[in-house]
This record gives sequence, C-alpha cells and structure tokens, in this order.
Amino acid sequence: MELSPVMESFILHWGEMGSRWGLNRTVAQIYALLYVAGKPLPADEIAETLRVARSNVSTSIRELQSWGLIGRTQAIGDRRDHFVAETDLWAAAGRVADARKKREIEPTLAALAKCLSDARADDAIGKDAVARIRAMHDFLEAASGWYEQVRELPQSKLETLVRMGAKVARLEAPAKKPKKRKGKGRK
Amino acid sequence: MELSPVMESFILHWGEMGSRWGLNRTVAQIYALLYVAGKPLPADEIAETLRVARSNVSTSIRELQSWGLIGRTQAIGDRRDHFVAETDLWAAAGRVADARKKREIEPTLAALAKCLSDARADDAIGKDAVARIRAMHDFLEAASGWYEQVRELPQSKLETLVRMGAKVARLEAPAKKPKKRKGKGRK
DNA sequence: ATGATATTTCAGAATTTTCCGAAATAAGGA
DNA sequence: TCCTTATTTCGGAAAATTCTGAAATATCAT
Repeated sequence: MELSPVMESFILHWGEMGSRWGLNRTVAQIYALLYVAGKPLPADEIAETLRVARSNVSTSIRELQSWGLIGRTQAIGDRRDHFVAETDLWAAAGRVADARKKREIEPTLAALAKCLSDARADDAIGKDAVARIRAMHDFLEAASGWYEQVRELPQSKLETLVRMGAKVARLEAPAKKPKKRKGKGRK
Repeated sequence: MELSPVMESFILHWGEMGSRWGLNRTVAQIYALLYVAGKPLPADEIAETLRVARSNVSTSIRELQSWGLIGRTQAIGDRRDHFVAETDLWAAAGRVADARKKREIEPTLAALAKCLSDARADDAIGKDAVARIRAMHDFLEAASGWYEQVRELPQSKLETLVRMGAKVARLEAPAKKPKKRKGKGRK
C-alpha cells in the first residue's frame, strides 16, 4: 500500500503516542495503518508498507489481537489472513483500559492487599505506616471499583456523559442554598 | 533507613507498577520509600536504603519533583535537603494525570489537528480516510475536554463522585425530552 | 581564601526492549 | 505424497533506556 505524506505522519505520530501508553512503536504503527487504511490488509503488505520485518508484524499483530484492537478477516481467493482495525474509538479505548486494568491494576491491588495484611501482623511496622499502606490500597480499590461501574454503562450513555463534561457534578451539589434555582447555572 | 520485609515488598511492587505507568523503576521506588517512610529523608539515605547510586537518586528526585510527587524540606542542623512524598493520593494521581495530559495528550492533539487539516487539503486522500482521522481527533478532544472539566471540580466533590461510582449515570436517564441541542451540528 | 560537605552532570557500562532474519511449522492444492 | 505459500518461533543483533562512578559544581563554615 502506498502511503501519502499525511498518512505517514499520522502513523508516525501514533507510533510515538502508543509507545507512551504501553504499546511499542511497531504495534502502534500497525494499528494506525489499519485504522487509516479502512480496509483489511494482509500481514506482508503491512510489513512492506511500514518497512519492518514480516516476523515483527506477526508478533505485533498477535499483541494487537490480545488487546482486542484488530480483527481478522479472509478475502476470497486469497489464503492470507487480512486484518482490520477496530474503528470505534470508544470501544477501542475501552478494550485497552480493560486490558490494562486486568494486567496491571488487579495484580497490584492483590499485592497491596497482601502487603497490608502482612503489615498489620508485623509489629515492627508503625501504625501510621500501616495506615498509609491501607490508604494506598483503598485508593486503588476505589478507583478500580469506579471504573467497573462506569464500564457497565452502555456505551452510548458513557459517550453522553463524557460529552456533557463535568456538568453532572452539579447534580451532586447538596442543595445548601435556601433558594433552589432551576435555570441554567452560570459558569 | 532499615527496611522491614513488608516495606521492601511494598517498594518492590511499586517499582514494578510505576514502570508500567511511565515512571522508571528507581523513580517509582523512591516515591514508595518516601511514602511509607512518612518522614523526610535525605538523598544519601535514600540511595543507601534502595542500594542505588547517589547520582541516580539525584536524577530521579528531579523527575519526581517535575511530576509534583515529592516536596523538599530542611532539617535544622543538617545542610542536606530532605524529601517527602505527597501522601494525598488523590492529589498525587491528579498531578500525574495533569502532567501526562500536558506532555502526551496535548502534543498528540496538536499533531492530529495538523494531520486533519493537511488531509483535507490533499485530494489524494479519500473522504473516508479524512473522516476517520477526524474521528480520532474529535475523540481525543472530547476526552481531553472532559478531563479538564472534571479537573476543575474541588477534590472533595470528585472523591464523592468516584466513591459513588456510576450511580450518577442514573440521573441522566430520565432526560428523554428533546431539548434544544447546542452541539455543533455535524460530526 | 581553604576545606568540608552536598549536589549535579555526564560519558560510557549494564540492562532491557525491540527488531530482524533464518529456520521451523502449518496448511493447501496437485 | 511433494510442492508452494502463509505464518510463527526464536537466537541473537541493534537500539533504547537506565544506572553507575568519577569529575565538576555549588554551598557553607572557618
């Protein structure tokens, strides 16, 4: 596949970005390529376009699949696998978040829970240190639980919430003022 | 400073975790050490405790400061700087998020905006590819804008929201009435 | 000034991660 | 079966990152 300069820059930026978010450069670039391409591409064409080794594409594709960011399709009269990017970015971001939670947050939470129980049993540890470890554990747990609940929302509702921004927070403000106004609040 | 086995395991896990979130191992360990220590420690004691080079501590401390995760204090009768961890985890997480947004999201958003305008001007690029690039740009922008709004909430309110989980979403459900839309007309 | 202590810089060593290319494996079709 | 094509595995090369130790710099007291 021929890359126009714009596409190339898109892919390059994505590679950069991805590498800061736990994907390596090639993996991120492949996703970007499939995303702009908008059609299924076979592995060797990906390798050729991005100028990386075929084997590298193979490994990277496996990783993208484990993140749930690409799918595999077949073309008639072609024995090769073809790959397509998930183009629904809300879904894609959700998959990455899910995967990272499972791979990183949950093990850490488990480790913290163990630390905490060990620390409580160990009287060489000051009470205040135990309290701090507990604070860390509880913080992660709160964040994790919040995420799970948000994740249960149907995607459309989540989108609405995000697009609305933090305006929902106003609903939380305890009505302290004697006078309840229902007009739009001023910023 | 002497490390009990529990503290050691806490620090080790943190090092592991941190390295998946853009901090390197030493940086994360230093934060963890200061966090459990609960008192200001001088750089050389940190180096000794974690068994890393003094110079490494110097660099890492600078990075922690740039993330806003530690503060510097003085002890009377001691010329050395002493460092303390931010123990308010909500504040700490917020600082990291702010910094990553500024360092990673914003440049990417700018790059995407440029890609988009270039792509529109380039008629070698299909309309659908342009649409996908736009979708990516808009997605990031929505997420970024949402974050900014959330960030403006006072911390206490944010904590309440997170602890409540996604229950707020329910408040959104009844809004079925076709209200005047204020979004930009087209996607 | 001089000396004692604290901190930073930086070249290159050590380690980790990413990547390539050859060989192995798999899967059709004749 | 044998031949052709598609894919994966994996040892080690290449590249990137992290860390060290020595030297440079800074700061304070005398």
